[in-house]
Amino acid sequence: MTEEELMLQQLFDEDKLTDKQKKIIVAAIETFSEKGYAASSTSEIAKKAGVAEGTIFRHYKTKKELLISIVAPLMTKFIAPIVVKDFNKVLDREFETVEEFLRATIENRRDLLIRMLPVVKIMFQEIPFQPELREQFFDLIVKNIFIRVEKVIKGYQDKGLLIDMPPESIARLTITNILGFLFSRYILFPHLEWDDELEIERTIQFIMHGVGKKD
Amino acid sequence: MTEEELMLQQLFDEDKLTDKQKKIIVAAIETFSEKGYAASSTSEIAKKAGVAEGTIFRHYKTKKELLISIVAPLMTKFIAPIVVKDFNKVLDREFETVEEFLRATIENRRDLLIRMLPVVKIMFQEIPFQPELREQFFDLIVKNIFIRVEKVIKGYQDKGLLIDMPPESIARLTITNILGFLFSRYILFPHLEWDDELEIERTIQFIMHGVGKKD
DNA sequence: TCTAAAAATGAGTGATTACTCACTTCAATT
DNA sequence: AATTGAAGTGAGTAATCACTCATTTTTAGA
Repeated sequence: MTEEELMLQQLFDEDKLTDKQKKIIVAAIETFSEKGYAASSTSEIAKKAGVAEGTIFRHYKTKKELLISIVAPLMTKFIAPIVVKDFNKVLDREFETVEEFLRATIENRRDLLIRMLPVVKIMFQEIPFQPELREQFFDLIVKNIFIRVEKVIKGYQDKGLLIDMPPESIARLTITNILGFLFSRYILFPHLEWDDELEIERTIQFIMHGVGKKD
Repeated sequence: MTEEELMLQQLFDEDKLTDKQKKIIVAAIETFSEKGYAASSTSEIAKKAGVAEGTIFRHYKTKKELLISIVAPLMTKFIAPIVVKDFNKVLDREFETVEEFLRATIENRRDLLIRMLPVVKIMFQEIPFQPELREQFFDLIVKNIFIRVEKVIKGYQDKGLLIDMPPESIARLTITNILGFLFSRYILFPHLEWDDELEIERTIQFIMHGVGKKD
């Protein structure tokens, strides 16, 4: 929770927020993540934040605006760095093998994903019900990721390291496997004992077998 | 919707339910699926079912009992057939290749999955918040599926058709890919244009490359 | 056709909901 | 020290919530 707060401070200190405003955001994330958006009451969030309920509505016209104001900037500020930074880094570094590229991508951002899990959970919970979020998610993340991932894939295809399947399918299948692992691991069955390193390694191997070219 | 009702009648006709009880269940599924459990009101469900609100509470003590009574039997009666029937069928028929097995499994049950989508959506929405459902889901489905899938996998491994990765990992990765496709296709981005047959074929190919042994 | 149990009703319950607003406190500038 | 605008407050509001219960309607066996 302490690391997450640091993360949140970094995320929100551009606009100068008061202590109470930050507490509201932290409390809202915690509550939305635990109970879901609809089952969370503004009075509970206010209580948890140590703030009067009216204070919430001074800064956010509605409860939904509170939700959006949490999720939307995190989509641009948290997900975008994953896409842009890492993939630019990758494009700069030019890994020699796809395995290295996958391992770097997954491991590099796994801890961050774990720390941001409450927010990610909110995102996936609410996207099916909030059209605004769905559109934002699609425009900001899906399109961007796919465009960039496809470029990377084409690069490796040109080097003869990946099979000739259309890049968008390779992208979909690769992302499916990475997210599928994280989803099972941290959202569906977090109570099971997992050997993370081993499962990541197997996921990479599986992807590589699936789309890599044999020597 | 008509086919779904037939399906529901089959599912629930063991207990003799009145017309109104069936209408309540259908309306509850529709509402829960559209808005989520917490955002659905019993008055709305009653209205949609053409029934007095009191009638709901004659048959279900609480709103949560209504949810459980919908999801729980469907976990045993809908998911179990997929596992038991198809996999027994598979064990009886003994497909010669894993591809045929995968294709049969996916295509055979895809239409059913699509028709049951509202319920599946409810399941995945509420499992993170309802411990009862999560435990049931795990005991009834995950354990069962994995035990049976692992048997099938071992069979194919003995025949030299699958690589030597531990069966539970092959099971996890295979299921991840199938569910990952269905999740992207029908829950996250149903509004996109999809070439279903093509994507299924690619998913199968991907799985096969990932875990199949080369001739 | 009569009767008794089951099914269905809908007005009514207190609790909780998101949200408002008149008011107070705080912080910064002059 | 006075002023001012923003931040914060919390009692209050109408609406809605899940749920109850006395009553009526329907169903089914004798």
